Parts: sequence; structure tokens; C-alpha cells
Amino acid sequence: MESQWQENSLSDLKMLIKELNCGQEFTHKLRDVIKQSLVNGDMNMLAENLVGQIMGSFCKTLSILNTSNSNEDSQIPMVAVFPCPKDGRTSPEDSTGSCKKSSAKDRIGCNKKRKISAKTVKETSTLADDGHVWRKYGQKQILDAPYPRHYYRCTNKFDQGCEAIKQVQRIQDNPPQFRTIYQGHHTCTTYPTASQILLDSSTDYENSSILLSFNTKDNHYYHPYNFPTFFSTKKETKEENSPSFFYPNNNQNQISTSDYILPANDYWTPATETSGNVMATALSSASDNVDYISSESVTSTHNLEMEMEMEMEMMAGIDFDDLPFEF
DNA sequence: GTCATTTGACCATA
DNA sequence: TATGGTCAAATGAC
Repeated sequence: MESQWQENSLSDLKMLIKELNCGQEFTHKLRDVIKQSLVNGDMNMLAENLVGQIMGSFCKTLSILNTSNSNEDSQIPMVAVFPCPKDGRTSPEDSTGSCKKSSAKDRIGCNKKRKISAKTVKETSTLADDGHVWRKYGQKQILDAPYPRHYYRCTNKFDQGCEAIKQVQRIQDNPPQFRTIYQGHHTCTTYPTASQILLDSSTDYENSSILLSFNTKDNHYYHPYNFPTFFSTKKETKEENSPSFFYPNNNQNQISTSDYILPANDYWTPATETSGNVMATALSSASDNVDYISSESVTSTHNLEMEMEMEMEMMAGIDFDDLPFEF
């Protein structure tokens, strides 16, 4: 009975991914159709933004589904997104009072150690607000470490299935130094505010962020949540509730109009072909290993495109070579 | 009463 | 088997 259900769920998941891939393709074609219907071939900003947002949603959803699928080979795919319901509650935080202490036997099959691929390490002298709301779920004294490690998860884990977690550990006392390890990426819709981003941009970006150069006019990068904003040449939009993920490079005395600092703890998804130009692509946190991201690591557009393609293939289970369109 | 944190126990992985 | 990551009851703050 249960295995039948699991089988069906896996089958459904595959169909879901297939349908999402189709949706992605249709969106791509829709954009082309809109462009062709225009006299000069240029989409207005609103249309471009909408298409971009739809494409970003597809990328994000496929990423979530595939993470679930690959991490839980023998389990129900949704388990990875909505963690195992131990005693029938919808979440461990369901404070209905009906919660019973689960025995060790009840927890069998519930993986305690996750296999999240994307890791980003950030070392700072202060514990600056990173713009997301976290909830602490554990603390552990680590062997040979003078300070305990603190474990946090995104507060939207259970209501939105956001899998982002972070670990914070003091690594030095005087001067204070903290190591924050971000794992997974935010799939929740609670975005950092502009003020929070500005606050965060004052922290140590030299070691934790990506410097993207836009010197080549045809090369563009976007963030899945907000990538359309970069189509404008604005460096920073400061409106509340309209976060921009592009920051002036504070580490340089002279700021080039084509240089931007991007937050390191998020994924970057590939830009798509637009206005006859194939955009370059970028991604952070791309490897299974801890990834110290520095400005030096993303100066090669060519490498970025390759890395991005590999990462997107891995996340979405898509072979880009088989797609009817180019990324 | 509600929600976040603490902390000991459990469990997967190396 | 040791270690690190997560769970969940207990506790505290509001």
C-alpha cells in the first residue's frame, strides 16, 4: 500500500518535472512571440520582467523538486520539502498539545543528516543581519573547537518549505570572528529589505561575495528572485519592499559603473537569450564542497557559463543540449 | 497563552 | 564507534 503510494508519488514527481520543463519552454517561446509582435523587437521592461520572473520560478521549482528527488531516493519526494511527519502533526511546531514523544523507532527513515550541496562560508567580525529570519534549532559543542556551533533554519521552513539553514560559530574571541555557513538556498518569498541589504553590504564582502563585472555589454547576470532589475543600469534601488540584489563595490575607492557586488549566499540562475544576445550566466555556491567565493573566482565569463550550465543541469535534471532552445 | 530558545537524546555518516 | 546534525520536550520571555 505504502510502496504503491511511493511509486505513484515518484511517478507523479517525474511527470511534474516534465510538465515544468514544458512550462519553461513555453514561457521561452511566449517571450519570442511577444518580441516578434513588436515593431522594433524590444520588449518593454514590464513584459521582460514578467517573463524573467516566470522563468525564475520554473528554475526554482525544478531545483526544489530535484533536490527532493535526489536526496530521498527511497522516500517520498515531498519529505525533503516538508520534513517527515513523525507523529501525525503537520509540523514539529504544531502546538496543538496532541504531540506525543516519538520513540526512536518512530524516527526510522527520517534522515537526520541532510545532503545539501550548496555551501557558502562567510567569516565576519560581527553577526550582521543577513536579511532573513532564522530560528535556532540546536547548539553543539564541536570537538577541539573552543566555541559551540549554533544551528539555524529559515523560519519559513514549515509554512513554505524553505530549506535554507545556517550554522554560526565563533572562531576567534579577540578580535571577535564568526564563521557562518549557509546551506541550501531560500525558496521562501520573504525577501530581504533594501535596508537589510544595505546593512549587509557593509560587512566583509571581500571574502564572501561575488564581484561581477559588466564590462562586456552583452554579459548580464540575474538573481532568480529579482533578476529583472539589472536590466536597468541602476546600481542600487533603495525603495522599501523592492529589494535590489546589486550593490556598489564598497571595497573599491573608485567604483566602476559596470561593477557590482552580489550576495554570496544565494543561487544565481542563468539569464536567457534576449534581444538577440546570449547572456552570460553566473552561479554561486555551486559545488558540493565548501565554496569560498571571492572576487577572483568569478572573473571568467566562460568558466561561469560552463559552471552554471553544469549546475543547472544537476539541479533541474535537464540536459541543456537536448533542449529546443539555448540557455 | 504563544512563541522562541535551550539542551539532552537520537541517529546518520565517516 | 566517534562525531556532528537534528529533533522535540522543557523552559523562559513576552
